[in-house]
Amino acid sequence: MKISTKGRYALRLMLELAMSDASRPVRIREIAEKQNISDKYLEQIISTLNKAGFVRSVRGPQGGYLLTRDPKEYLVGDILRLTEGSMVPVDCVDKNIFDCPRAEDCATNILWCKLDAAIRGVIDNVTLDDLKDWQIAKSGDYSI
Amino acid sequence: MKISTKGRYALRLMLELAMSDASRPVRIREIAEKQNISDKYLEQIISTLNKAGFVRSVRGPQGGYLLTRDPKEYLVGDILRLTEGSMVPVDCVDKNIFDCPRAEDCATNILWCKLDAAIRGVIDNVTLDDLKDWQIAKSGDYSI
DNA sequence: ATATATCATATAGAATTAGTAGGAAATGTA
DNA sequence: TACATTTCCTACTAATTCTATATGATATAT
Repeated sequence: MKISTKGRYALRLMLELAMSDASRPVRIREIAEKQNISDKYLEQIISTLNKAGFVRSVRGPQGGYLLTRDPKEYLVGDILRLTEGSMVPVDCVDKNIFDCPRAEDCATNILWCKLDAAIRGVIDNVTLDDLKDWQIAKSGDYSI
Repeated sequence: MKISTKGRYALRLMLELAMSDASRPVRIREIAEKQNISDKYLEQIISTLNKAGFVRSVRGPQGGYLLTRDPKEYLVGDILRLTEGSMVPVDCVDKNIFDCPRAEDCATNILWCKLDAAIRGVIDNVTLDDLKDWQIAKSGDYSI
């Protein structure tokens, strides 16, 4: 049960955007170098974020990507669900209960629902702005 | 981020054992039929549980498998960690912080630690006996 | 015009998942 | 002892997912 590189890179990508000057587009290659990630791979990932309206792109020289909302308005859970596809630990949690022939009579289903709730309790209560705060605290903001 | 069949089947397998008469070994084929799982695949899964001492086997006719402890003494988390390999959402949570060159300066690491704690909060606070209780409640124990 | 970006799509190697398959070894019972 | 039953062990495999790489088209600021 692992988060794939798509979700992890997407968060680091969005965090980079949140940390940069919001008035100037950031090039994907710049982020890729900073984060030591393949830029072509990052392109694919940000394409998903772009199509979903999480970022907007500016083409051509001095182009790049920009957040479309305030960092406070992004739930980490939304970014992860978009890039990972889903964040439920077991499909039967998501699906209609009638999809699983055992659902009505399956005790493990209760466990999976509890686990799902716990996961959502974290990822849907942390925003991109929280990540930004943590990042600032970690890098050490000694500027006063 | 999904739990694989190994972990899911292992729980259903252990639950079957917990639900049966503890004095009589249960054949793997019986469980496989009841749960509609390939018996050859279940064999592999229970082999892991056997080697770890979670169950004990009796060979030959009237043989099968038995729990080695009281259902209260099994954490769901232990069964999942054994069969899934690990239950941390991202490797850097598990590893020594020095293994990840970015760990010291990585805000997402804080998120993964929170997520890990939330997951453990569920799976390490539910026992096989809890699953059994839920199962009894679901199947409807009208015996009084 | 040209250089610089994003945008779109195709390809591919590696790893993981979810089993199958075949038989060896142990053991209770007739 | 012979036999049927059950676990035990190991190898193999098809399908899918993961993690990219590669190539070129398209838009745009200068």
